[in-house]
Amino acid sequence: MKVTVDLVILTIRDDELHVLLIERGNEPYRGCQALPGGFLRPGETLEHAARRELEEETGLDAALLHLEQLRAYSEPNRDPRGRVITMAFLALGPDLPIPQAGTDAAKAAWAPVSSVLPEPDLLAFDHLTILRDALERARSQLEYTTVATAFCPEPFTISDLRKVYETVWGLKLDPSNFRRKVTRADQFLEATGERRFTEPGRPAPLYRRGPAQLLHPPLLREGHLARRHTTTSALR
Amino acid sequence: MKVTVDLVILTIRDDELHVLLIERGNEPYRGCQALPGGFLRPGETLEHAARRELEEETGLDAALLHLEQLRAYSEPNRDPRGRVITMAFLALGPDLPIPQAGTDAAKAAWAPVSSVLPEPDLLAFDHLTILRDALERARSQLEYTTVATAFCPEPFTISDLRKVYETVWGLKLDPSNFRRKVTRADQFLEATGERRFTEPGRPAPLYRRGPAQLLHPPLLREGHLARRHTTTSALR
DNA sequence: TCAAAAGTGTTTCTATTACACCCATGT
DNA sequence: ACATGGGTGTAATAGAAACACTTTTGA
Repeated sequence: MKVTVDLVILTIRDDELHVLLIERGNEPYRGCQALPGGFLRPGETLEHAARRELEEETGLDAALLHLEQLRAYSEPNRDPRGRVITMAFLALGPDLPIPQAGTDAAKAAWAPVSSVLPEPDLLAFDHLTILRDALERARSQLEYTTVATAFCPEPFTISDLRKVYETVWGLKLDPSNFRRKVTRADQFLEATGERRFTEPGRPAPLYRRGPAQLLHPPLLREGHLARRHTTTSALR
Repeated sequence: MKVTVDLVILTIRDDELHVLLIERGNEPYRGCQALPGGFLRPGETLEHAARRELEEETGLDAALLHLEQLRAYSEPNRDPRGRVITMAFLALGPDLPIPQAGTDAAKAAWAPVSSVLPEPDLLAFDHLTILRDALERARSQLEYTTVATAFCPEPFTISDLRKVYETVWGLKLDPSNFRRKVTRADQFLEATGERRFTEPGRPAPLYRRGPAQLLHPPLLREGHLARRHTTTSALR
């Protein structure tokens, strides 16, 4: 039984969600776009393999990214080479430049999620399914956990953080209400005492991530829809 | 690389959370208690293996249980036989009798979770860790999804459902507020029109599971409100 | 008639939303 | 001065919590 790890690495560039894709150099799906990943090696955990592949294939420093298990995909025919099950990981990080040196990393690049999702045959294997599942996970993680800060290089402003939520959820949030919620949430943010001076406008205080992992109370999306007792289409 | 599935099968008996354990007949950990599980076979998905092992080892009908991936455990030394990674599943179901016939199912039995958790060496492998993770998952799943109904044989009353929440969360909930929340949640419950007549007390309407998978709004635990001791009429 | 369980009403409190308005800065 | 983004105040609304009270049944 062969086991691989695959990574959905998300970041935000130019106020748009991007996923890191590589161009496959080998069969099957040679020349096709795919999620970075590779085979699990004898002595390592899945998490270790995920970090190793991340660094090997993209040149990014895995320590800077939030990494968590997404789920396993085990359809018997998902890989034409034979039986391969894969553990998919979700990785979130700031907009880091992709080192273009090295053989493995040569073809790694950020792609806007909005340009990938509508293309049913762009991605190799079942990677489109994995990407969709990862996006849904990321969206709901933002509600209940503090992972949104993983998208922001430190230090960051509350506006930076708000743009993360707006980009991942695809909606606009009220700046003043957003500010109140995240500053009230316990241990979510730590003020650095510094401020960021941008050209026009009042300078914004800078923050670091706080130690909290869970958001209390949660930051629920849905707000801008008239939530009457409508039979909203079942997501399933 | 060997791959197994392990199942944390939870149910509620006598207002207490129970987990299904088997007694291992083979080395390693012979005679020890363990989660049901087994090796993934060539042509099947992880989900299929989980359902198959569930039926083989416990004799339960997998169709009656809610089943979902929990996470993978891949520490290189977690199994003394060599490299084995396991996909843990969380299964929730009503209090079903365990068929005691058959060789595999011979040693399967429900164990109260409260008697398993304090015993660091009762369970084989890393199964105690898996159980703890599964409990935390189950507790948070109750907040945001409709899986609580998986514990109730249909049809069930709102009191039945409330006891599920009380048991899994380990706290008392106000019956009237609970009732309002679950009946207001869209597509959570469907009235059957029937009622259940118990000896004393007003008959309770019976419900089926509705089609909703997600709870809107969520049913948050955290108000650790101990309810008052007696019913109101007892004081007069 | 009483105990027990179901169900309703109501008050209090807190979170969310929408939006008006003030603050601090660069040009 | 004024445009621009940061930040506070507040009224309307919705939900959560606590609990008194009413309803419906079996014994």
